[in-house]
Amino acid sequence: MTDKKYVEDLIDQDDDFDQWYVDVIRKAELADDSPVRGCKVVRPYGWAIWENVQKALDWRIKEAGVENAAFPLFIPQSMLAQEADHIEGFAPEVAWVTRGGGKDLEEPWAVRPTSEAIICPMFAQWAQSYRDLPLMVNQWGNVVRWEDRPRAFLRTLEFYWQEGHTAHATLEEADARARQMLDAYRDMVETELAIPVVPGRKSEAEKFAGALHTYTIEAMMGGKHWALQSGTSHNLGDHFGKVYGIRFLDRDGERKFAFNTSWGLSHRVVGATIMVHGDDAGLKLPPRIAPIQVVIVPIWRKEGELTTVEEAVTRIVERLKPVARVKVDWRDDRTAGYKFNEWELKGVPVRLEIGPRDVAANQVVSVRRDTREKTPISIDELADRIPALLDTIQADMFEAAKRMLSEHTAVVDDYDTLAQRAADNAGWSLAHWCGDPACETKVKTETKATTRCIPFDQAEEAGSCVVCGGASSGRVIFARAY
RNA sequence: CGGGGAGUAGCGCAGCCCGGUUAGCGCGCAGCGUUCGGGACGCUGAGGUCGGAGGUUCGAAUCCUCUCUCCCCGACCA
Repeated sequence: MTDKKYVEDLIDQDDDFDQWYVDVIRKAELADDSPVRGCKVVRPYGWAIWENVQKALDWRIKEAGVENAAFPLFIPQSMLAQEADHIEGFAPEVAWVTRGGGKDLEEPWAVRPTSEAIICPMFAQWAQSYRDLPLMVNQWGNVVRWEDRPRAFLRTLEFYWQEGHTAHATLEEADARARQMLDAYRDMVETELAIPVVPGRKSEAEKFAGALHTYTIEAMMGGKHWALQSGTSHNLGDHFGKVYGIRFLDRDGERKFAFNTSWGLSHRVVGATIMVHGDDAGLKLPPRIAPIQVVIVPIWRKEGELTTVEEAVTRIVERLKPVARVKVDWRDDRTAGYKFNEWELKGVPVRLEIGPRDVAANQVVSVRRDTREKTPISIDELADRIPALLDTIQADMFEAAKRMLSEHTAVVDDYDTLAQRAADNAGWSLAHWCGDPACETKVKTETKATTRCIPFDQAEEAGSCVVCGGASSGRVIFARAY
């Protein structure tokens, strides 16, 4: 290694974490700027990560009894406008189509910012009796929200997500469903992305426009230790049932309005994965969602060596293909060292180096991306050792992320400390809050930290609000957020 | 939408203040040769509407006006 600067080099995370994020996305070929302001192109390598997330979440959604479906991209203005809080909350972010077929539309169509307004009217048609409930559908798609400050994956005008929608006979059932789906998100994000999250409830100020309650999983990013809302699930009460006329005849003979939920998780979790695990060398992908889990770098000098190595690599690939996503880097116009750096930048969890010396010893040298630990592995044992190694890396990455979360979360009992922690990017603060939106606003205005959630998992504890000193029965997370 | 920074070859930049002939450099890219276990080297070569539009001028990457995009901060955002 020289101290020469190459274009592939990244700025160090500690020097400028936001710039590191921008650089690593471009250099690892996850996404690129597009000619459309605020919209990014997701490149194949980035999309492959999202596809793995989709697979991992899709089966969990189906397991929960929800079926996939597809609803229109457009929503007529009058339909969108029916739920007052909902439209008020989304109004500034909605993109409108006013022309089509060569003429002005009689009524503008919104490009969906979310699909309650098109799905609920369909639910109204499908629900007649309590026997028709619950109605549970999910759609994978894109939505548009006119954001003014785009960041790749985290906030773009158009983004990719899934949105699930359900209708229930009782509020209790709806609430349980909202909580159940949030837990599916928690499980997916923790298990597949190796990102620990804190599940909880949003404050009134932070909840979804039109929701009774919003539940969220909050994850801590690396670098500045800001929070990222990584999935939300809403108990919509009967607000949408009432305005969209989702009525059913209950078993007691009464005609009632249905209770709804909606829940979404977007490709911003790809951004979370980048920020939680990445380091100065680039991405560090959790094996379970890494598009390439094992990259094999053959090493040879002369023709004869190439033949020998080739033969061994063929055997290795045969053994690994059934148990891992493998790629062999046969490029002969790159040195081995170059390839090492490039695949580390791209975050491939395991690299196998194999040269003539290894072939002679019937082994490969395996190198972990997360620790750079090098271990020789007998070719005969690869089919057993590699899956085990991937599991170990996945587990270790999760543990490392949990450590970061706990090391940068502090119980805080006074306002000055809270403000100082926010100013220092020290991490999350668990503090008492009386529940008054005015206190929440004061913190936000003065420190830029917002309430991220009221964690489900906490002991009852009497205390006094860090802002006004008023009575509080539990703590909330205050943190700066992306 | 407000404040700041930046757009010159695929990437990173110099040139601009003080206009002047063929617009440079490093990396990358193509060909050939030597190399190859942590970002190799030599030779030859290709590659540019200087973000875009308009203006000033004999002459504009350079000066003026407008505009687009990206990055950061703020406001706003479930």
